[in-house]
Amino acid sequence: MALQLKDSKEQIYRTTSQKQIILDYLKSVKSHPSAEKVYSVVKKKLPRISKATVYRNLKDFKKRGEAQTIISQGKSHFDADTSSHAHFICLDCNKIFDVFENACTNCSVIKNKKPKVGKIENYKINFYGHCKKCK
Amino acid sequence: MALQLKDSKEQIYRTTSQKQIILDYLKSVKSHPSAEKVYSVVKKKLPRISKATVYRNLKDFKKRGEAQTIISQGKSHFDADTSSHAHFICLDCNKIFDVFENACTNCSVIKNKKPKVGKIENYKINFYGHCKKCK
DNA sequence: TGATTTAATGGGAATAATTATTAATTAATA
DNA sequence: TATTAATTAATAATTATTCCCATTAAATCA
Repeated sequence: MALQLKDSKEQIYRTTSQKQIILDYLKSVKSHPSAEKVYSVVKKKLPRISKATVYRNLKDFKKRGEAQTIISQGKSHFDADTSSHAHFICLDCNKIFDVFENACTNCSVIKNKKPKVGKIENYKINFYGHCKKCK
Repeated sequence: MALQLKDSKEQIYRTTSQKQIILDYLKSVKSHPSAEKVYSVVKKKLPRISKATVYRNLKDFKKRGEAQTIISQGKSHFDADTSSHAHFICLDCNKIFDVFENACTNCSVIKNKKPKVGKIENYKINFYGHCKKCK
């Protein structure tokens, strides 16, 4: 007998050590690492892991709502903290910081989620400036 | 006699037809075109223009504050309207719309420009959702 | 537990956006 | 108009990311 219906559209989600180690690492840091950085760190625990596996899983985590991305320096950076918060990107050192202070949650557009052009599902706020260390 | 001091750090900014036609096009639309789109349109007026020239100038416009970018679909999209406004990106058709309605300008973080992590120079707000046409 | 099914991986090639290089061109100005 | 350096065209190089596919290994059940 089939393990699952042949005509089922949804795939079974399998847990693998690769997935778990990638996600564990992401959850353990607040540095917003790039895919390349995740790869180099995870490679220490799983020396045979493929770069494609890292990219594929990071993308999947995002789709599943287990991570979000911040684009900086021409590449994606990942954040496993999906709670509502903004990001601050330093124009000098390029580090990415979390901003939990009232990130516009009281603004009418965000509250209503319906600007003239459509209906908001989610949003991103990025601040650019000089971090404490750099200035 | 030298046209400018040899030890001067700053370059002279020269007006070229390429620059003007690219910027004129950008200012004439509110569609937030990608570099590739700008290239294909400008190419009609300047058939011999190089893709590198388009990319170089778009980048320069941004640096000089004559344009801003919105990253979507893995590439940069350009907007010559540098007034304070947010963007709405449709998750279905991927079109980018301007949102001029109260884009969080009253939020304390943005007003004070000083979250805990540093000093804000500028910021970007992107909304993601479904536009009028798509839903 | 072993067999079966198929999702996930590894490794490398492919793709796409952007940047670098450099010889030739041209805008600004004396 | 001649000079000088900024800009361009053309193309090669780079970089981040995705695709491809043979192999591996979760999940399930007999």
